Amino acid sequence: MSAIRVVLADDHALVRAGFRSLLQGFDGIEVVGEAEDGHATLKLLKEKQADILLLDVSMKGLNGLEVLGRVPKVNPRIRVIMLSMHANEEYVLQALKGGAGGYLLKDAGPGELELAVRSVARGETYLSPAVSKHIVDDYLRRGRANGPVPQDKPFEELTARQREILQLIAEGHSTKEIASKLELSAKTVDTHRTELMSRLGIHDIAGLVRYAIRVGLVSPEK
Amino acid sequence: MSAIRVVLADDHALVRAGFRSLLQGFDGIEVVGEAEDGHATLKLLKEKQADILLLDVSMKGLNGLEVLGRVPKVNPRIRVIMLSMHANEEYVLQALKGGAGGYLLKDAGPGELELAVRSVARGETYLSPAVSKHIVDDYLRRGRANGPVPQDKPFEELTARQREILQLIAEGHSTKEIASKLELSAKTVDTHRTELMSRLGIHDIAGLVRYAIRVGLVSPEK
DNA sequence: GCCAAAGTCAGGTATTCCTCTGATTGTCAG
DNA sequence: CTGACAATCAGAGGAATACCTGACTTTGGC
Repeated sequence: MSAIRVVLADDHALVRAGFRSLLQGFDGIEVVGEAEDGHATLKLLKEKQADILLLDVSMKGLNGLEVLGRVPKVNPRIRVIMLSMHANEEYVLQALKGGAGGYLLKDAGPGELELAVRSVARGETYLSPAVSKHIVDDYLRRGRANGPVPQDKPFEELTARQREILQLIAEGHSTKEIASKLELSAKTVDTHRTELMSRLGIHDIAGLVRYAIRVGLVSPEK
Repeated sequence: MSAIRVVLADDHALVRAGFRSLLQGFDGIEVVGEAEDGHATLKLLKEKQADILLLDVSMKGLNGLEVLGRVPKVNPRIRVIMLSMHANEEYVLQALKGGAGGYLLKDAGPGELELAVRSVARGETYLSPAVSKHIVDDYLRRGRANGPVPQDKPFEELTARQREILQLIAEGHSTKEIASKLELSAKTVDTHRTELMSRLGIHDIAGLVRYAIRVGLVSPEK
């Protein structure tokens, strides 16, 4: 597994040096660049293929939140961890709305930094404990959720007909229903299902449904 | 500063032993008791003056969430960190509603455990990164679409056993497999499936899978 | 101690799923 | 022209499902 490539953005050289020193002590994490203001950060991201951007919210010039908004245009693959002095609720919410993958307080310990970088690199979301409280409060205020919404994955080689039938299966229709809807024999639908199952290596309805949701063919909502 | 006094509650002795070993390696953290089921946990809390309860969500008898609800009556000063195998969205919500101070996945590293205990002891809220993601996703979903979706029949209407079986069904296991996994008769699993289908008003596997994904009981990925 | 709910099991019936082994037609690339 | 593949259909058989009735035990709450 290749190393996690990190870019540091903070306007205090000493702070950057400290982070660099800490990060270099972690296996599989590599600091590939430093920037001291917002414009320099974006410029740096164009040059380096980074995985993670550690971004201070309060920088002169373009501030952290403004930089955050422009990062996807430069490289949508980069995940951003915001760095902040305080668990300021408004900043946290702005950052998360802006697509930040993490929000780390500067008084965090080294272990927390490592955890945050590794988690966010995996696509998870890291929040410092003092920050979580705000989010949780808000979460509870708003009530419950529906399931997580996964993203696109490479599509297997199914024929159009097979995809069509897979979708109907995942929507909960029986073979008979599908046959009548498509004006086919039930046997034909049967054959298509068998064939697509064989191609996907999935041999039960539950697996088909999860697959169909993964690739965006249907949504859990219906 | 006196040590943080921790009580462990998990129905697997080996898991407890592992946690105990880890916790004893941390300065200023002391394990003052272990319990293997819900009732024993509550009894233990009456006897020991603990600060933190590390509580497994899935225990036989009284499960973790039920224990959580009763902890304040025994000792309102205790802060609870829930332990779970999965970032099950529904459980997380229940736990946070129940006043849990943290939600920690069992695949967390030692550093994460230490961080969680210390944070929650300070009155903060700790969430494993994989859990934060759900909460943040939910926050964002709610933030933009304020016409909330058609409500499912409440999750609470299922018994623990029914949820367990629903999860296994949605993961793709057959009745036979579930029966052998849970050491039950196939007929019993059959009955549970029928009953939970009736309660949810869903009468096919595909619908169950989509429902289970909506409420976070399983993920499309596995 | 009573009652309701949960959890356990069984028999039976009907339906649907899943696989297998076939088959015919049409299309499209080599 | 000739495979290769997609799409259509069928018979047959075993597995799994969906639903019904009914019964027993345990547990927790009042």
